[in-house]
Amino acid sequence: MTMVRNTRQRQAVIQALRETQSHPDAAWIHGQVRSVLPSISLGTVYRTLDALVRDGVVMTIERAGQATRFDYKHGGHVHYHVVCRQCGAIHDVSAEAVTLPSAGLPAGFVVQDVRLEYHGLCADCAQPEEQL
Amino acid sequence: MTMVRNTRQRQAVIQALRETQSHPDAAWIHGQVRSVLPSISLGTVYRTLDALVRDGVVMTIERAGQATRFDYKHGGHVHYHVVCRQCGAIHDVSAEAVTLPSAGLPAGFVVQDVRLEYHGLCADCAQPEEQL
DNA sequence: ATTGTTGCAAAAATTTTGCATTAAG
DNA sequence: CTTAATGCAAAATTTTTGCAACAAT
Repeated sequence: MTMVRNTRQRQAVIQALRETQSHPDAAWIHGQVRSVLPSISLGTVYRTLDALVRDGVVMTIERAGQATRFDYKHGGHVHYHVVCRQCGAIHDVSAEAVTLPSAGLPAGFVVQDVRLEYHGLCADCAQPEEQL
Repeated sequence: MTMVRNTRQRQAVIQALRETQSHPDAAWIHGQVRSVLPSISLGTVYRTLDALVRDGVVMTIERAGQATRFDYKHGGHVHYHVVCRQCGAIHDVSAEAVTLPSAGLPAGFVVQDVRLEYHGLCADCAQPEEQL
């Protein structure tokens, strides 16, 4: 019987995620946690984050060539993401009004996570090219 | 005035994408295109795919640590993706019934691409652990 | 002619992994 | 005690880039 151990590393990673409003990447989390556990390794941060994602308490925003961003599901609140392709800024969008189709999925597929992402340019990055 | 040149490399990459029903990665596309243009480099495939994504004619499914998968928008048909976390299989889901919220986005954000992804386990990978 | 593209190869970056050691339960 | 989890460092992968040569317009 496999049991998850409540290590200090795990606690610290979870706390770091809980404390931030941003959507940090593994390196940022590592930096934060280091102030509490100076010897924690980046590998452990990655392994812990993987576990949290599998447990469904953390969401990810994944972009090729960019570090994965992690997002703690505060209170299990369902929400989606707005991602700026230029600067990488990520904003949350509450999911109140969204009704996603549950039909049309392949037979037998077990949904573990639904992601709705709007990719584009944030207000700052979209501003018309000032006269160059 | 920047103009896109219709190179043979670009044509070949587009054709490879059009011909497949799968959601190939850059390496697969490179392999395909090589049968027509033996000397095309993987770098060029990546650059071409980037351009096609920017042009909005190709969608991507991006996963950390996994090669990005590319999907040609045949006839501009809007659809979403079902992704198996285990085996990486990707299925399309038509978007007919979906009504996505256009409100709630940050002011001034310019949406270029909307992604709806269902992540989980496909029927094969989800089958209950046979008695081990 | 111009200059956007290519091929090559090296580099950058992110994420994963093997293994001996540590520590949670 | 047991064995899941850690730290370290190396490895594996994917993606990006600099630059001289090439080719589309």
